[in-house]
Amino acid sequence: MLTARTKLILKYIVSQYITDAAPVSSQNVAQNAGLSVSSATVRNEIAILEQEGYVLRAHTSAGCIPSDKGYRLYVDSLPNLNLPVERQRLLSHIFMQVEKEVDEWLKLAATMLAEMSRNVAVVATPKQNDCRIKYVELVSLQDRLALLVLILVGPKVKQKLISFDANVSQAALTTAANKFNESFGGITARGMNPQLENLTPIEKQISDTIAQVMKLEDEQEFEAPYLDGLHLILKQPEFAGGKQMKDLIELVESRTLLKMIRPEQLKEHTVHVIIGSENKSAAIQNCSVIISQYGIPEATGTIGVVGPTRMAYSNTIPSVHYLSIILTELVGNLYGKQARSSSN
Amino acid sequence: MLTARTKLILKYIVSQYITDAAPVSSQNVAQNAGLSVSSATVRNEIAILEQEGYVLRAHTSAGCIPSDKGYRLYVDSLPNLNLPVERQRLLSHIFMQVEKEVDEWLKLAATMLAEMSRNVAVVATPKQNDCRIKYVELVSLQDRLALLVLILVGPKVKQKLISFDANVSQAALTTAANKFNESFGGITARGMNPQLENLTPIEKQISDTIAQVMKLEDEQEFEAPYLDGLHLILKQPEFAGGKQMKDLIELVESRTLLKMIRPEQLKEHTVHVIIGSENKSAAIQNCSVIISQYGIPEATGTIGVVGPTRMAYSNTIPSVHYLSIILTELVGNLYGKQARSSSN
DNA sequence: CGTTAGCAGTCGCCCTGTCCGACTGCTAAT
DNA sequence: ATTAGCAGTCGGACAGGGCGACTGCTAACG
Repeated sequence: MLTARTKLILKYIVSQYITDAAPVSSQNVAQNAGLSVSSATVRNEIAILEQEGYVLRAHTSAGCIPSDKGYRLYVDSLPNLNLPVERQRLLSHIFMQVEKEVDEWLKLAATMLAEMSRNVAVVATPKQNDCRIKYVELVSLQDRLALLVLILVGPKVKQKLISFDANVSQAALTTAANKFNESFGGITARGMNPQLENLTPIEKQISDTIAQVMKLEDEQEFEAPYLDGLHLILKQPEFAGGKQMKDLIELVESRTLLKMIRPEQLKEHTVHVIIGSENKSAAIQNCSVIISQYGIPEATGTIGVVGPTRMAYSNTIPSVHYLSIILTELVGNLYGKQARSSSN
Repeated sequence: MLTARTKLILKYIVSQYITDAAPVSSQNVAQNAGLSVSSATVRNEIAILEQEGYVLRAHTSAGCIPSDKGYRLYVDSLPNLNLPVERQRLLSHIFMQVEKEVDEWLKLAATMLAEMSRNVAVVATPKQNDCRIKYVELVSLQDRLALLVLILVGPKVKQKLISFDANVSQAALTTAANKFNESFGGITARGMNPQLENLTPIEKQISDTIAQVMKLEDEQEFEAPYLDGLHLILKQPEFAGGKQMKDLIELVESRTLLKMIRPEQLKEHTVHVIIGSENKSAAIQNCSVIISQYGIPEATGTIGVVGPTRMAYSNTIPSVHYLSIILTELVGNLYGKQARSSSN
């Protein structure tokens, strides 16, 4: 076990390395860490830290840099910080002013989070467990072409073109839509099948399409998440060499970023920090991820930050946390009564 | 004016530089360009090319690289190439198989184009001049919260939440929607105002929201375009140094890419090539853009490729062209019009 | 026993000089 | 007009040396 002073030195080293991105020397610690000892004493302590694997040295005569294990201790010993109140007010205010639209909220959250953390922010759409139909609308576009608009509980709107083999009038489409709306209200994909009786071939084709859209919606694990701040992270010195940058961008573009960074299970409404080699994906093993769930049990999304292990944890963790609270509130309001009345 | 042989040498230099990304020496030209002369003769010719500004030299004793002017002559002298027929068939086939959904087509087009050109592909949504209402739908979510679904001619579906000051029943919403559908069919944003008579305050609020959505839709010049291939372009040696990469990514993330690369006017259904310094935006002055319009007069979109000036023009131009034809056809079908087949 | 000062040793960085290879520019011959 | 040949130029790779920063160690100190 480390002594209190040793831990203090480690914490200073981590915070110093976070701001400077340069190896920390014993002199630096002795002079600025606030403990009145000489650099020689600090060196003795650092020797222990190195032995225990909390810090690394690039070579014999260089300052030390924190290891993942060092970051971990640093993060775990961080007090439970909150965003400054005026910051919170400002954020809430901005969210009030934006258009009332889920996508707008998420995009805004990504932009704000990227701006605050100076790193890549990722915000994934709230995902329902089993999507339920709220309303079906059918609009004729041409003789044999119609637009299906599916309003799901949430609310989420899906659209799809349907082309028929024969002419189908708007009247017929309206009739079909009414029929569906009578029997399909609040129904899930699985619940649809038993309802399909006495359908005309046209209606059969439509209901098949509806089922298909819903199946797709249920199956897809993630929609393309909102992403912002690539330009910020590229300014970090660790991405100066092309390799790391390319790895990250490839990951981002492959649209599997979220799958790669999300831990097996996120406990509700706590902020998780995954440091360097704790990551599953090799491409971001020198990155850290700060991530949290938001939303309500019926519809939960994910919000997080990806950046170099040398990131400003003490600022970023509260930012992620507070934004997850805001989004939870906004999404909760959407479901509001709806969620309660249909959940039993 | 350049002699035929000088032009031949220039073309060889350009094509060679495109494949190798390395300065081309006079020996290289003498041996491989297919004209049986010595390197000394070639040097004389290259001296002319350099004097006229078609090629540049990094320093006295180095091979030469094409200037923007050289690329321009090369591109202009390219024969009107078409994609190989089997390639065309393959592409068309893939587009037939994908989901019938405009967004899916565009995303697919971006991915295919990025893959074929090994560069960044950009596909912008077809933009209507003045959007027209096709159908209005209002769904109650909670006592005071409703979802407005606006189906525009095109078809495009817009959604927006409306929160009222008092309870509003689904029945009242349905009545309002019916009212709007009777008078608003095919109407533009400007055409709405005269129709607004005898409205309840609730209906007034709804119609205001509709007008607002349509105004926004008309005003926004570009939606976020589909983009793919960043990971490909980053493999190009010209982006090895961080600076250029950062510039490009910043441009991409700022969502002004399209505005920056699109020339003042695109003639319908011709492929435009903008080389290096011909670009408006300084951030891509060492990039070339190959871009074309697609769609029909009522709804035109943009499809293009951004890459280093040293890009494979002879492959990429036909790719952009053929994809623009496919998209034109698909969009045309949606509007129920015969797509104008482009003449080439 | 913890702490400290001092000194030797190590290593990266930067600057310099040198050599080598690649290519051009020029000139004189064909 | 074309060519061969030669001198000149430039960048890249490499090695050596000085410099600065920092550590590791040891012996002395309270």
